[in-house]
Amino acid sequence: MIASIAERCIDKGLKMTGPRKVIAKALSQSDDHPNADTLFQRVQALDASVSLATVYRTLKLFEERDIIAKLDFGDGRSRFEQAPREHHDHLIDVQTGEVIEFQNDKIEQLQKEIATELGYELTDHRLELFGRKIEGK
Amino acid sequence: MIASIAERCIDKGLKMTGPRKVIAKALSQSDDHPNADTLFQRVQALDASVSLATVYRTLKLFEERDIIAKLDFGDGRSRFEQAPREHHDHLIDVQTGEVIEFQNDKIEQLQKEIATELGYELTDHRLELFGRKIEGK
DNA sequence: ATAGATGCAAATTGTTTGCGGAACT
DNA sequence: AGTTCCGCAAACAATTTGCATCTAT
Repeated sequence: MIASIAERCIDKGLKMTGPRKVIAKALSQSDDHPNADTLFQRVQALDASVSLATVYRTLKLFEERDIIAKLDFGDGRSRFEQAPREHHDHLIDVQTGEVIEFQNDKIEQLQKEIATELGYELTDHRLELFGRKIEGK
Repeated sequence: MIASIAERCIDKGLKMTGPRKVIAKALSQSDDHPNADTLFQRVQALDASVSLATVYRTLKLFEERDIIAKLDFGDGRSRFEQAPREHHDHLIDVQTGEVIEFQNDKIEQLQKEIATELGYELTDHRLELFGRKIEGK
C-alpha cells in the first residue's frame, strides 16, 4: 500500500479539514473511476453535510497537487482516480462501461519515440482503448 | 482525394439541405481541428443564416454516420475533423496548442494485441500525446 | 404530400464562483 | 486574529431540445 490520500495531502501542506478527510476517504475506498457526481454520493453516505461544490473544489485541488488524476472517457464528464502508484492506461468495455486498467511498457516506450521523432519531448499522454468482450473469455 | 463530405452524405441517404451543404463545405475547408464554435464562425462566413443549433445537430449527425470524427483534447470542448482518410492520432503542443497528426502502425498493432490479451476485441481507441517542442528542432 | 430539417429561445448538464459565515493554525 | 474553507445559490459554458415553420425528396 502507498501513502494514503490524507497523508499525501499533509505532505503537500494542505489543511485537512472535515470535508477533505471525507472526500479523501471516499476516493480511497473507490477502486473504480467515479465521476464527480458519483463520488459526491459516496461522500454523502459518509457525511451528508458535504456539498457538491466542495467536492468539485477539492477534486480540483487534489488534481492540481497530483494527489489524484483526472480522466476523461469521452462521455462528457470527468472521472477521477487516486494518483496512480504506477502509470497505467484504460480499456473501456463498450457494452458495460467497465474500465480495465493495464500497463504496457512497450507502448509507453513507443510513444516516447514517436514524440521524439516529431521533435517533441513527451510531457503527458492519454490512451484509451474501447473494446467488446470476446465470448468465452 | 476522397469522396467529399457532401458525397458521403448522399451515399448515406442524408438530405442535403442548404445548411448541411454549408457545414460540409466549412468542414472540408478546415484542415485543423475546430470546435463547434469555431466551425460555426466559419459557417457563418459562408452563410450567416445558419444557426449554432444546426451546426451542433449536423455535427452530431455526421459523427453518428462516421462522416466526421469527434475528438477531445481535454479542454472541455469537442473538436471535429473530416473522417480521416487514414487513421491517425494526435500530438498536442502543450505550449502553443498546435496539433500534429501522426500515424504509426506499430502502435496500432500493439493496441490490438493488448486488447486481445485482456480478452477484448478492439473496437476503437483514442491516443493523444502531449509534448513540448525540443529546441533547435 | 410528408417526413425530416431549421431557427429561435429556453432548457439541461457539468462545473465554477461570489458571498457571508465557520473552521483551522 | 487572520487566512483559508465551506455551504448555498447563482453564474457559466458547452450542448441539447421543444416548437412552429420551412424544405428536400
